[in-house]
Formats: sequence, C-alpha cells, structure tokens
Amino acid sequence: MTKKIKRNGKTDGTPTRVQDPEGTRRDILEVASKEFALNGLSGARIDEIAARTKSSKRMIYYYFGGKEGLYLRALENAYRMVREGEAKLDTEGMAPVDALKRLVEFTFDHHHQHEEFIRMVMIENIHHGQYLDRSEAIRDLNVTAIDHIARIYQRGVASGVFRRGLDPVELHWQISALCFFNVSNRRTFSKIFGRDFGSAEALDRLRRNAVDMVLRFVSRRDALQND
Amino acid sequence: MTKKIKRNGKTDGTPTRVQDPEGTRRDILEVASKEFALNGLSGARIDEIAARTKSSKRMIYYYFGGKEGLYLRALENAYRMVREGEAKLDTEGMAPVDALKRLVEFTFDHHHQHEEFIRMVMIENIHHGQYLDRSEAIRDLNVTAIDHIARIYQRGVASGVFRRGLDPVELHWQISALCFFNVSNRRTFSKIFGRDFGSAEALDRLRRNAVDMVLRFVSRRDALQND
DNA sequence: GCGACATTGTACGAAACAGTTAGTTTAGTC
DNA sequence: GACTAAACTAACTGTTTCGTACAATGTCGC
Repeated sequence: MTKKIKRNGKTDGTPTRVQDPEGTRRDILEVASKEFALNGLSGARIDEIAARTKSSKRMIYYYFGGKEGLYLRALENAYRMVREGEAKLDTEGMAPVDALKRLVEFTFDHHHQHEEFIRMVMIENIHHGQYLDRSEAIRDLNVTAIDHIARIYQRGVASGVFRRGLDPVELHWQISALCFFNVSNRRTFSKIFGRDFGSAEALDRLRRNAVDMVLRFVSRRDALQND
Repeated sequence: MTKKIKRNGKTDGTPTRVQDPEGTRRDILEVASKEFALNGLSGARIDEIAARTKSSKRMIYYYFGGKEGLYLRALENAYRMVREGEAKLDTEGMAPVDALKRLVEFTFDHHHQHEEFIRMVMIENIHHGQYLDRSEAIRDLNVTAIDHIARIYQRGVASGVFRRGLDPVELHWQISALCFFNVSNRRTFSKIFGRDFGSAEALDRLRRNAVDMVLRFVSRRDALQND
C-alpha cells in the first residue's frame, strides 16, 4: 500500500527498480489529466499529482519539464482521445435527416460521457486558450468533425430536404453549443432552477430538444414532419 | 502613486485616516471581482487583490473573512448585476414572435457584454457549484427570466404561432446554451477552426443563427415564414 | 471628553508550493 | 565485466501565499 517501488521478476526478494519509461510517462499523464480536470491549472498541485503517481515528482520534471508542460500534455491528451472517439461515428449510408439526427445524438452523448474533456476545455478557455496556442499537436488534429457535418449537409441540400446557404462550421458551432452547455453548466443551472438537469429524464428531454432544434434549423419548411 | 492613505479635509497636513466602510467594501469587491474572473478562485491572489485596492489585505479579512468569502461575494455580485440588467428588457407590448426574437437578441448581446459574469459562472461550474450552494443570496434572486419567457411563450401559443408542449425552463436552457457558448468557448473554438468568432461579422451571423434557431424551434410549421 | 465599538495599518508566521541538487540504479553495448 | 546513457530516488531550497496578532486611529452616544 505505502510502497510504490516497482519490482522486477527476481525471486531473491531484493527490491530492485524496474525501468519503464513509457509506462511511467503514461501513468503520470493519466493522473495529471484527472487532477487538472478536477482542479484546474492553478488549482492542481504537483505534489498531489506526484503522490497519486506510481512514480515521483522528480519524474514529472524529468518527462514534462514542469507544471505547465504537464498541463499542456494533459490538454493535448484530452483533445486527442475525444477526437479518436468522434472518428468512430459513421453516417455514410444514412438518409441526411437521419444522419444529422444521429450526429447530434452522438455528440450529445459523447460530450456527456467525457466530462473530463469538457472541463479541460472550460479551463483552457479560462486561460484564454493560451496553451492551445503553444500546441502544434492540437492544431494538427485535423478537424474531421467539419468534414463529416459538411458531407451530411451537402447530401441534404442535394436531396432537397435541407435549405441552402448554411455554413457547416456554424452548424457545428450550434451543435457544440447545445451539447457542451449541458455538461459545462449543469451544476449552476440545476442549482438556480431547482431541477436536476443530470437526471435520466431531463437528459433525454434535452437530447431530443437538441436534435429537434438542429433539424428544424436546417430543414426546409415543407420537409418538417410535425406540428 | 505609491501612497494609498485617504486623507480627510484637515488643513494642518497631518495624515489622518478617514473611515469609509461602504466605500472600502465596494472597492475591494470590485477589484476582487475582476481578479477572480480573470484568474479563477485558486489563480487569484489575495495579496494581488489587496495591492490593487485602495485599502489593504487586512480589510479583506475584516469584511469578507477570507479568500473563499470574498469569492462568494464576487460570485453573488456578478449574478446580481446581470439579473438587474436583464430586468430592463420589456417585451410586453410586442407580438410573440417579435418578443422572442428580441429576447434572444438581448440575451446574446447581454452575455457578450458581460464576459466577466460568464467567466465567473464557468469558474463556479469548475468548482461544481459548491459556492453557489452556500449562497442564499443567489437562490433568492428569483429568476424572473423564466417568468418572462413563459409569458411570451404562452402568448404565442394562445395566438397560434407557437406549438404546444414546450417547457419554458428548457427554452431558457436552450437560449442560454446558444448565447453562453459564444462567449465561454470563443477562444478555443476560434483557435481550432482558424476563424475569429469574435469579429463583428461572425457575431452578427451567430446572433441571427441563434434567433433563427429558437424561432424555428418554437414556431408551428405553418407559421414559418421563409424556406 | 470619555467609553465602547468600528475601522484601519504594520509586521510577521507557518504552511504550501514549484522546482532543483546530487546522487543511485538499470539496461544495454562492446 | 567495464562503461555509458537513460531512468529513477530522496532530500532539499527558496519563494509564494494565506492568514493573523497587535496596535493604532476614528466615530458616536452620552
């Protein structure tokens, strides 16, 4: 429990150190990601992160240079993981309306499942995006999300169910807004309005609202089905 | 420049202290609000706040008890100021569609003009709303926003232009999401998509999108005007 | 003009904190 | 098995930062 010494396979009982650079790196990054997401950049404590690690504080400086370097890697890590998850969605064979519906639902659920990512983005925005500036890695994560939405939109316009003149990036912006806010502001919103917006029923309603809202926004009037 | 001693009206030159509890309080709170909004709770420094004040660190502890007490008051202050601003909107005489349009536009602009408030809400959400919990003052700020939107919605339903079955609180949630996100996530969004979402043109487009989106969401199909 | 309480200034203490120094151990190479 | 670069440990340093002790001054009722 208290000892963190990694042992090798020796049978003579002498506690020898086993070297595992990649493992140590990953371990530190995982712990740091949680701590930063929970407490923010200035709120997180290097000593605390080190203590939760299988490794030590010195190793943080060895591998990441310092607190800010570690935070930057944690931020990059959060973006990378979420982008990887997004890539799994495939709507290619679906009708445009169904595809867009699926996309919104997926985004809603995905954001909801990755609160740690949402919190990192919030924290980074609090810091005016200055660390994102320094990261080539994040800029290089080519934004497939836009391609995806653009293709669905084009198909919808071509088949006459979506109206013309909309901007895929703005569409993505709106979908993000509806899905992000639910996670980012749930706490204060729930408290002020005395309702739990994290309950299964509430989430279900909000999710349907989001889908409805986006579909009504892009659809041509005569393509709307209800009301 | 360097001396912060407040002097009274005496002519003999002796530097005597002038007491001004309310002024001191307000001064501290104003400075603290800026610092907390800029740096967050853990990022803000009591010494820094004290230095920017006309007063001293001692006074912060005298009036606010400590860092957390000061933060709580700053949070309450932010909510109060914004709520007061919201109360100025009057849509009573307007047609429901125009009223709702006005409400969304107003919310969009209002959020945009009060970035400090947005940041405080983000920061409070990072802290899981735990300070909001402790504040009766904020809970007591009865949420007139809901009344306002509920009245517009009811009028719209009554006159047949809005569809039935929508929840005013959820409507408020959606409007908030669209308007909040624009301020809260502008930095990261702009950076990742290589576009300035803070430019006048971008804001204008996003604003119109938000209005359009809400109106299309609440309107009955046959009441939609274009496309 | 005095007693009681409210307000303010100065200086300091203790703990928390990021970062470093000085070394040891391991794994692979020749 | 000697050597070396990479991986790792333990203990330490200097500063920052929150918070406080104590004293001094102002205000107001009487």
